[in-house]
Amino acid sequence: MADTGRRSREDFINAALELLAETGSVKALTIDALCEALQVSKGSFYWHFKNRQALISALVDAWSGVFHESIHQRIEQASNHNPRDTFQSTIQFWLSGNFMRMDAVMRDWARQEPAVAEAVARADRLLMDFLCEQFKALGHSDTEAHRRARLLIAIGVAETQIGHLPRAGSIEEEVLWVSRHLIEAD
Amino acid sequence: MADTGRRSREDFINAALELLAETGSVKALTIDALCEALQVSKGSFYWHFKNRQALISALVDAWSGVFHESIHQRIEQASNHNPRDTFQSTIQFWLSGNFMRMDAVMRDWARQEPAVAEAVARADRLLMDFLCEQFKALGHSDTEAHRRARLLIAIGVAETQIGHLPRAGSIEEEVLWVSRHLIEAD
DNA sequence: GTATTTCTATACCATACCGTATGGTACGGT
DNA sequence: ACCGTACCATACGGTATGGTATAGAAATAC
Repeated sequence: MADTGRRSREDFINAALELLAETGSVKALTIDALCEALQVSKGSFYWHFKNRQALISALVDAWSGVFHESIHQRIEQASNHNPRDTFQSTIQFWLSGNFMRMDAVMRDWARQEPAVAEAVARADRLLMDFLCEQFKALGHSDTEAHRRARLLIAIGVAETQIGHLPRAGSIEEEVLWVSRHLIEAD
Repeated sequence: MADTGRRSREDFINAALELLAETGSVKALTIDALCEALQVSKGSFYWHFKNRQALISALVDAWSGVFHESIHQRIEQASNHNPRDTFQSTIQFWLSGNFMRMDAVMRDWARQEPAVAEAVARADRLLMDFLCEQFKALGHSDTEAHRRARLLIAIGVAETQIGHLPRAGSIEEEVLWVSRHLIEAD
């Protein structure tokens, strides 16, 4: 950095992701705003990307990649540890992760852009399958595991929407409360 | 109808709400699109509303009014019946209501318009308090009631976001499953 | 050192949107 | 018959955005 003043395609992608996370709104992700953030003009953007849709695809791929990688890493890790531990850490990850902000943005976006909807659906499916396996490893039946996995995802997803609602105690206590109820077999 | 072709302020509000529910996107709610739907020109709109913000306020008030009224009606009803029944029906209402679609739109919107955010927060608080009371009436402690109320809201809110994820069994079965776990004291 | 490729700036165009100005219409009162 | 009020249509201005064209700078190959 601090040199040529030239930008790579990745620079645009990272800046765009950052912009999304900051503003929390897809609407704010305009070409002009992006170029402004990078201190370049539109000519630069249109050199690296065919059009706005191309940027969108790249962003979705990037987010999708990080998400999938994170889950796979967790799957890897799960095979070497006691289910209860990985589970606890997964809940922690899911309920207080940094993904959450981007998650909300992506879901918003998914309602307008089919490509985004597809990616979000795939990510959800992956996480769902993983959680399902975890619950089964804890001794739950198929349907019970399925329902608890879905419930856990719901809790995480909703947190971005109702974060303003007051909580009884700290978030750590709540995580404990949730995991206690979810892990225990009925 | 079938007469003068004149529209009232309410006509605009209703059409706008319908448009929101249909498209599921605030972005699609443009003055032009609204007038198109009503088969009138912008002159008509700007006769009834000072500007776009005025329409937004009216829409939020309308939605807010329906929501609050619905909750208060439910509170009324709750005092005359056994807690378990009102609770069951409330879960039903909350998890499979028609509010849900508009709920998602409003929450999207809330992220851009402070006025909407305010209204959504108020609505959430009202529902939260109501559910809290219900849980307490079922014999739960304060913190337990609080947490369960928050959890129930989370489930409802998330449903609009992860509706595509497959369910184990029918939604009725899932509602039963949820209410059984939530109602029972530990 | 020159040619080619890679990147950027500048100047545009098209479209979509909010908002205004202004002229017009339906209709009841007088 | 006239006027005033309530309502609507049309045309336009202003702005923000996506997108294009083109000249030129900067790196890189030869």
